[in-house]
Amino acid sequence: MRPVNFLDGLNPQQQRAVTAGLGPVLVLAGPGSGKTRVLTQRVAYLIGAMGVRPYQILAVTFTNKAAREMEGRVIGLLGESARGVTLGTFHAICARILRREAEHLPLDSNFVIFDDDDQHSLVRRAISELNLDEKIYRPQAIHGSISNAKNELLLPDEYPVQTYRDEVVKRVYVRYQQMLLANNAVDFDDLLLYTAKLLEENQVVREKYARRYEHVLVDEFQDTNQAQYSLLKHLASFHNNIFAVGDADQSIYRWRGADYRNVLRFEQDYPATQVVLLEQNYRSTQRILDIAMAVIDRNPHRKRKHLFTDRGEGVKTFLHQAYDDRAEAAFVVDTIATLIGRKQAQPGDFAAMYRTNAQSRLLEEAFLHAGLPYKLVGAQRFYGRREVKDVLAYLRLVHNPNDEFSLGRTINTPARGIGDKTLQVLRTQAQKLNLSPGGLLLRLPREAETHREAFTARALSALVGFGDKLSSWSAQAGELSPLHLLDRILSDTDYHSYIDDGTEEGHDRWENVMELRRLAAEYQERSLNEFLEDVALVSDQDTLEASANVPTLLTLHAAKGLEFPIVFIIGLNDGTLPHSRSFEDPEAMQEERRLLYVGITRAKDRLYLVNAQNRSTYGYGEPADPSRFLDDIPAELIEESSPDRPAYRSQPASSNRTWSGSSGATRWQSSSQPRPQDSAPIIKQQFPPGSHVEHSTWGPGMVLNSRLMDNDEIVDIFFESVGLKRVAASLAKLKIREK
DNA sequence: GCATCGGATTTTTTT
DNA sequence: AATCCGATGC
Repeated sequence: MRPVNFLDGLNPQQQRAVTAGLGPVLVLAGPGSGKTRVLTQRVAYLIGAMGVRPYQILAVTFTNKAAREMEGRVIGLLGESARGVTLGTFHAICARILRREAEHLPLDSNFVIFDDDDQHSLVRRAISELNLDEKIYRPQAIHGSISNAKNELLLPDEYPVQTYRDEVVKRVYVRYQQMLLANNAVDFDDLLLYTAKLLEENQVVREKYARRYEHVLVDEFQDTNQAQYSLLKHLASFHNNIFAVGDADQSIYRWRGADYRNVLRFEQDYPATQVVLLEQNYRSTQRILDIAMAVIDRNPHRKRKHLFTDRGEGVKTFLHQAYDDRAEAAFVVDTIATLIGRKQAQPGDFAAMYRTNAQSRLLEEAFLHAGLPYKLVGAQRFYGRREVKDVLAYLRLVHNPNDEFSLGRTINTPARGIGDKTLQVLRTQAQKLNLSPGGLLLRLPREAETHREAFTARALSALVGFGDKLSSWSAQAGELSPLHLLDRILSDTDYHSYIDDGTEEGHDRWENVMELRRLAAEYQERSLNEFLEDVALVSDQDTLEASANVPTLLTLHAAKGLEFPIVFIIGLNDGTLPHSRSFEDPEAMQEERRLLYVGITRAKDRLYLVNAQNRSTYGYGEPADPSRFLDDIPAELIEESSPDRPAYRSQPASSNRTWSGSSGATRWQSSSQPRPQDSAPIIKQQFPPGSHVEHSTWGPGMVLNSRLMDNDEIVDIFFESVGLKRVAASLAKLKIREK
């Protein structure tokens, strides 16, 4: 092992953290304080200076990408001999443990991890099986309750019942869990739940891992939930060397059970904890830090931190109020183009952040309109696309024929004459024979005669046809690489002609399939199992390649842990940020504030805070208030950019423009064309508040409110028949009813 | 069994 | 605006 100075370039606090002795260590790390660096150096220090074997180190990161980076850096410092650290997200690490320990579980080691959609449809099926009304018991909400229970390590029979709803949730939970097991499947929460329970209840297994992992390190500790916290405790229970890094102010996953109070609990549970505070910031200018502190200091019950930097004052933060959300997006794109045009920045320097995924659409349109490239993190994620899910479902089905959901997804995609009815019969038949539907399907080709009675001739031949294909794939799955299996499936199903229907969308879809194919190609040497697992556990950030020099669009949540020279935070309106769903709940409001804090502290040099005077929620635009958080920012830190007079409308795309040679970018800076509503309205109000109207389907009603917008009249009417409705006068056939 | 249409409903954040 | 669901017709 080559000699390395593990403390190179570290400040005293960082050094203390890296070289902390045995026992529990808690590093409270402000944003940009070099915590990733500390974590990496700590691992290197343990191996290189303390002689710990890599195999005996466990490091939990928030994303797979962070894990890969850490491994790369440690190996960069110490060379190949440093390989072998157990590195990954909680979910990935748990999946590995569970596969190894499957004998102690009600699962086969080749269990599948159900994604969001699978989980959702499973819950829906459980609800419908229990004859409950989906309208009243929303699958999403029920699933949320189940998920919370799992994060608190509550099994179905331990689910506390206080209300009738709890009773319902419990019944669904029981059924849901049965169904998962029947499919040899787990959901995301199960990975944590099963592992935590296993370590808790099985002393032999617990000691095996606890002895092995001499050192346990965790990043983003403030975002651990109960299950994760308990996991850590068990894993560190033998050596007690637990090294946790976190920042309570950056806790933004409360809604999925994360509890920043785990930071406080840590000090209680481990009284001997050495605490290290990292306050010096190496990322942002002082003015940006001052804004961040002004925002976060309003949260009660927190340890005040004083963030400082030697990067200098920097420029003031820009506050821009756009006319509406379209103009907001246009402002972002225009500003980016201008700065690039002036050679003050490169395209890859920019990020635009927002509260909800839906907000990305207008931004995308603005970029598209300008003909400029961008990259989007998350949203309709790659793995969420229909075509990608189809192909993965085929692979999953081959891997695990008991997976009913993959069967359901693939059996008639592309259409091969197997509808709901036939599938239903297949299910009942399978149940009679004590088989899974997939299991029966595999036998069907050989045993067709036996099942003549159950199916119609047409259905049977369709099923036999598919069963044939499936068993031939299964037979070859062992020999073929994931890539070749995928190719076989694509050609056997003629998937290309099914998905690529000649439209542009079809073409894009096929491109996505090809992208998946490229990913599979990286698994030549590895098993189908590994491919499927990695795919199931990728996070949004994992898919973010650093290479492309283009602006990044992402949610504030996805921005955690990242940094950009120039950051736009858009949608700074009450109702959006803070989100209206949080208004009622003070804890949730504090989290909204932390979310903004995370966003602000991503910026290195320049920060733009943007909001809109009007914002469209469902269909129509509505006036919106500026975010209350803006009130907390001292005026001297802000430079208000000119109010949004020109109606930003990016020029039509000048075809295939890219960021390279961006000198021309300023050309398409907004040429202002006043919007209709800037000049005199073209239409007149016809239905003033108080007027009585008649609607063709809803009958009589009274106008409560009416305003002119986008060349239309938007009217809120209270109907005797259906109550309050909002209609556009141009669409609804409204008549004034004389009194 | 499947495609199409219209209406209702939707939006918080994610491994 | 976009998706999802159920009803309808072929």
